[in-house]
Amino acid sequence: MTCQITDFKQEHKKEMRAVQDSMDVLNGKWKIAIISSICFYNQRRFSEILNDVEGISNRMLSKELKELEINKLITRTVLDTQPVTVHYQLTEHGLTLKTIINNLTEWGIAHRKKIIEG
Amino acid sequence: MTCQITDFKQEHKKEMRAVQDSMDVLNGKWKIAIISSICFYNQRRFSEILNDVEGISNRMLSKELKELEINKLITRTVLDTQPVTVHYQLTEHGLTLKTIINNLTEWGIAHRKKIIEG
DNA sequence: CAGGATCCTATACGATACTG
DNA sequence: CAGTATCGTATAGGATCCTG
Repeated sequence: MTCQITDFKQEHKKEMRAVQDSMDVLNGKWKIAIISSICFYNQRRFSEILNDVEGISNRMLSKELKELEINKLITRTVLDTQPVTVHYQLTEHGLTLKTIINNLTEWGIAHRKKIIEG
Repeated sequence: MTCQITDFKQEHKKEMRAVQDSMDVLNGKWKIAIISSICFYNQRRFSEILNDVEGISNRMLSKELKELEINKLITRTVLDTQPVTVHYQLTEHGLTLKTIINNLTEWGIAHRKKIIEG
């Protein structure tokens, strides 16, 4: 025998946890922007991302990229050039964020309008 | 005369800015979770949100709610009860985040699986 | 109940300089 | 080029107590 109201609450608890799980991975000032940069260009180099993401320092970029790699959202490929070149790409799993990125892009534009127009 | 490559870059710059705009509004450890709480229940009281969002302090909840109100994502309604009751709801504009919330919920579940399974 | 005030700490982040 | 190391600051956030 199940309780409707209890099920309802349990469901929301699950949802709340899921949302927090997402945000734990995407936290910080730069994660989404970095992913976006790689996502928009499919493949991107360290210095290119550094340019795409306005205001980020190399220190932070380095740190965030590591975390994203640990979370299996991106891959890091060192090319045997002189000097070294490094490519970052989204993994298959990272690519599943594409929808969210696109939504955030659209929403950002809409929000800017909303705030400016008042 | 327009340059294809320049247009391409400009377009990405715009997208990058839009994404950052979104994240500026949704930054911090709790914003999305708070919005989710209100979103899932349509309408929610201070203490209820405090319970929904695991780990948040009343200080932060208060602060974040204010920012969300300033950004016109939620409305605050004081009910004339004893003691005072306050309802928070998403504005029409805030409701446009519903898609993103849902995506983040689904993604959070998928990500947890991915990380646990390895 | 819905917060505000105060105090405190951790850490996120920036700036700069350095290296293979 | 793609980072690492070091240092310093700001602020995000927690804990606790207080109030209309």
